[in-house]
Amino acid sequence: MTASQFTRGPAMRDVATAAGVSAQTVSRVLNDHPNVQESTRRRVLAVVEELGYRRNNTARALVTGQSKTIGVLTLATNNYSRSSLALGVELGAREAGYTVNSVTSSLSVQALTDAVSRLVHQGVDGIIIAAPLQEAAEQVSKITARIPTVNTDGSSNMGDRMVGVDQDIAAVLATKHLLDLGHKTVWHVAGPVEWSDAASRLGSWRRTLQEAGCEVPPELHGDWSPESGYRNGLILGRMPEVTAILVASDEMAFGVIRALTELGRRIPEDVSVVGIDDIDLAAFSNPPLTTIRQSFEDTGRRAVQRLVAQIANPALAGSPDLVAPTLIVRGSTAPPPAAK
Amino acid sequence: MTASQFTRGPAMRDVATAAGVSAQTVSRVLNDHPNVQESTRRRVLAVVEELGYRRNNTARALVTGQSKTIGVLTLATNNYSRSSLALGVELGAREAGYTVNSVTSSLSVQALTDAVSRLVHQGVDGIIIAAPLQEAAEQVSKITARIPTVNTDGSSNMGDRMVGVDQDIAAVLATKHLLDLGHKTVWHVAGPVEWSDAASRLGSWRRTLQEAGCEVPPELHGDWSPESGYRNGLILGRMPEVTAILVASDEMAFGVIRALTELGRRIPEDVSVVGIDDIDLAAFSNPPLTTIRQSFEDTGRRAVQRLVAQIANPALAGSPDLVAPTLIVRGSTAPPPAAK
DNA sequence: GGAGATTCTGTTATGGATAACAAATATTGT
DNA sequence: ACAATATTTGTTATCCATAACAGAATCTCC
Repeated sequence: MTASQFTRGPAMRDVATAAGVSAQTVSRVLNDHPNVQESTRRRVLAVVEELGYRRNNTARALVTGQSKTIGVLTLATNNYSRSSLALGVELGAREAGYTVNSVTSSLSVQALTDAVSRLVHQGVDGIIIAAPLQEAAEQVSKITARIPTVNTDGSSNMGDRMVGVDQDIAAVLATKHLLDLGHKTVWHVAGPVEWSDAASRLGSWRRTLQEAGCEVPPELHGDWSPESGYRNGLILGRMPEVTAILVASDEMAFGVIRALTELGRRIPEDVSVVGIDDIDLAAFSNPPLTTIRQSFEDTGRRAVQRLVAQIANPALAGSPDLVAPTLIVRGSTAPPPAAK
Repeated sequence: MTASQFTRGPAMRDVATAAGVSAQTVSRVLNDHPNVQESTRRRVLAVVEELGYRRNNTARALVTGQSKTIGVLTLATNNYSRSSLALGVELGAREAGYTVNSVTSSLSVQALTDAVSRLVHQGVDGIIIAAPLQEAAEQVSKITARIPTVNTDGSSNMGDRMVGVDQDIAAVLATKHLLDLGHKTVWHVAGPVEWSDAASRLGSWRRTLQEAGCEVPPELHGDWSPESGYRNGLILGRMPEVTAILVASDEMAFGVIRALTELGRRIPEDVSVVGIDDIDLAAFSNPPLTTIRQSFEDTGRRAVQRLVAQIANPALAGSPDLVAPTLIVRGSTAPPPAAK
């Protein structure tokens, strides 16, 4: 009944026997130990080739205590940032000789701790958390206390283990761009408050307006989905005074634009819209979306690098590793309509 | 120098000692074996709780030969289908009590075989391949001969291990929709020929036109990216006779529409465009995109189910598991312009 | 009451690789 | 030439949990 139609391949012992050496010698050859005679090395490698032998990583992990695997925790939603970060992590891991174990979770404390727990017991050497921890932070840090961890959402109290994009700058760039175009103020469709990215953007947007002496309108909230952007767009589009909107993600921005369009407001003639993320489709929407570029893929890569460094040297403290985003001006922003 | 600041947690032996029983008894408790006295069970569980003990899955995998892990191979590109499939796989795996190990690859024979190889030696119980194998098929099937495998791209000769969406129907639905609206014929921006999805869509589009007695225009090719759609759109938009286009993916369709718009052709008044996939943003583009809905997430889930069944019973043959897609009519399609 | 079946628990062997130690052979220096 | 060192290879113990087997204790039924 068990899956035993699939026989296991040869073991190191088999290779050893066939090559007329001990298993340990085979191990040495495979691990590039210096003290192996060239002739035996070649003989062993020949047998390895012939038998199609591959080292069993499970056994290896058991004895070395290192699985050469890193775990990634993401939320169970399919958005651009999640998937490109995951891609970056995979590429980075491959470069570093690691394999990726991914789990998804919902946003509850229980689900998050379960997910992290699953990763730890799966034997990963380190964990990348790409989800807002919030109340789960304490519980989770108990579990991750014994294992290197990197965060890409700074909500937790793991400031020194943060890797990401400077969200403050992102929102400042976007807001200033709109103000520079001559808009009196900028409205904001924020992301879910649980996400620290969303929170920083919200804070910076507000601060930028205040510093510029502009009135700070009440912010609206979405959940990163295009639908939520659409709903908020239906509200914003009804208010004639709204001429500039900063949307916390490109995907929501698409929804906002659609809603505004349906309400008869032209982009960018009547209303300017700025997104954040620069998703692949942003350049090809109608109109093309002005946005803030931040490479999630790059973030994923850097997170892996940081993590691997931490695995090699756990004492490594380090400061937050934040990268500056850039403003990409496209067709969705323009000066406000002349008449008032 | 090795990562040993992070001490390993307690082992089963420690729990056993603390509870005054043998390791085997602890194992029995943790595996819900029937023959354990209620009092000892409780005692063991109490100690487990107290010590924060967790079973070491690596050791478990080594002795049982099952890692409760499935491997997923995808190409190293970040598109909607890839990521939502991956999400579906993760959700499905969690439901089935499995963990996911993901690797990405480029499209070369070498890279693909390496990637599969990595998964196998990582000790996964089964593999889901979500990439076109093509010339690598033979090599790969050698590696996967000993391990359950499911394909979501039917390019390989693994017909009986296929799970996916019926791509023939998808293209037929789309093409017929356009013909039904009164278009004389339908142009096609296909995906990369290596992908069997792209190939089936191309074939069905052609056949549908032929059966309807329509002229079959030469097809254009993209690489699934919005950019490639844009490039093809710049070509199609220059030909006045083009009034209907079937684009092999929504993401390319966005690019096509952008190009047509820039060339002054209105959608859908001048040209109708149909995409395939129904990505989240399709409903919120300008105009909203008529498309063929196929749930990748669901495909991922089904792939896992199929795989898990195969792991439990390797003899299981089974026929391709294809699901019918549906047409979603939105604003990007309309009857052809009256005048000629 | 005692042979045989049940229930509970412990002991030993196993999975595949590596670390630590040990032995054999080769090389160097004086 | 012989002790001292370096190189190459082998042996044994270990990582942690489970399977297979075995012993002790309790129960069943005639």
